[in-house]
Amino acid sequence: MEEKILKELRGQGHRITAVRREMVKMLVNAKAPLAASDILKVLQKEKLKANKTTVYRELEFLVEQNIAQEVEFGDKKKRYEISDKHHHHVVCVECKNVEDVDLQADLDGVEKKIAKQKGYKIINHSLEFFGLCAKCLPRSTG
Amino acid sequence: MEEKILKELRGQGHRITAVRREMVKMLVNAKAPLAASDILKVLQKEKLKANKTTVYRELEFLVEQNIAQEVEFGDKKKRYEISDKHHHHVVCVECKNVEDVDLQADLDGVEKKIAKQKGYKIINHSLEFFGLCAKCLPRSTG
DNA sequence: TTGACAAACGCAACTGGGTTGCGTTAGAGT
DNA sequence: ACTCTAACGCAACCCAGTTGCGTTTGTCAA
Repeated sequence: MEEKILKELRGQGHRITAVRREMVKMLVNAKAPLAASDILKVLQKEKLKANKTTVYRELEFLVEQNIAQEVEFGDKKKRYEISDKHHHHVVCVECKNVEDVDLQADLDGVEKKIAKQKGYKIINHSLEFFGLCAKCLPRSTG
Repeated sequence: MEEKILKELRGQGHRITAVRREMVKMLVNAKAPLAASDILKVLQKEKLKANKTTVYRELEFLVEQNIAQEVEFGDKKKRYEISDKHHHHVVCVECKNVEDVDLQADLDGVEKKIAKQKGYKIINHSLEFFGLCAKCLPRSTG
């Protein structure tokens, strides 16, 4: 997956730099969407010590190339994940654990309904669920 | 609506100040969710010239009191609306116009499904649609 | 009506995510 | 190896939101 992405980028005339390679790798292997700050922290450790400007610009680039996509968890930092298939998330408000759920089938009808009722052409949407995971639920009040 | 809210707050021992009254009024009458900056701007004009700290603190208070609720449109500023009934939004990416849609019925089943599949207790969710409204659609490329 | 208490306020300084301008470095084709 | 420019690093900046602390002002009870 990682090599395929890099190869395709190179085929389109883009350069494969150390930071780019590492960021694509991180995103491919991430089990939850990553914020710029997460990426920066790891890059520091990997002794790549990339500049934050570079990280933001690379994320912008990867979104333009449709390799990554933004996800909002409502905590004022944008997160990014590989955009192989659109899906949704369940976030535990306690431990911040994130799991994927695919509800596209459930939403197709909804989008059509809106298009018809409101005359909108829907381009995309954001759908995230917040709750308590099986581990945190027993520990919480209520 | 506005008076009912203020009365209830006073009943609970909270004070009715000029800023509070004005902000509740704005939220009640708003046709789309308001950002702190929107509120600040209007308050200045109303010669109340409230401080931004006050506005942020009042919004926090209103959310705690379950009078207002946060909405995220993914543009890095939080927006607020009266929380009389939970609903969802369609945002035009061109003119930023916002319309309400109520899809709670469509989501009830989905939340149950997640609870069962993942063991999560869902507390809330965010669902916003982005697209082109009937006015902007003809003007846009495609 | 006035005095007292604390909720609410204002100000200034700060935080943190994200951006901009500009000069420098280093992939990759020739 | 040479060159061109994509990608980079740095510093300064922007803006939404926060914090600490001293001041004001609703509200209630004397």
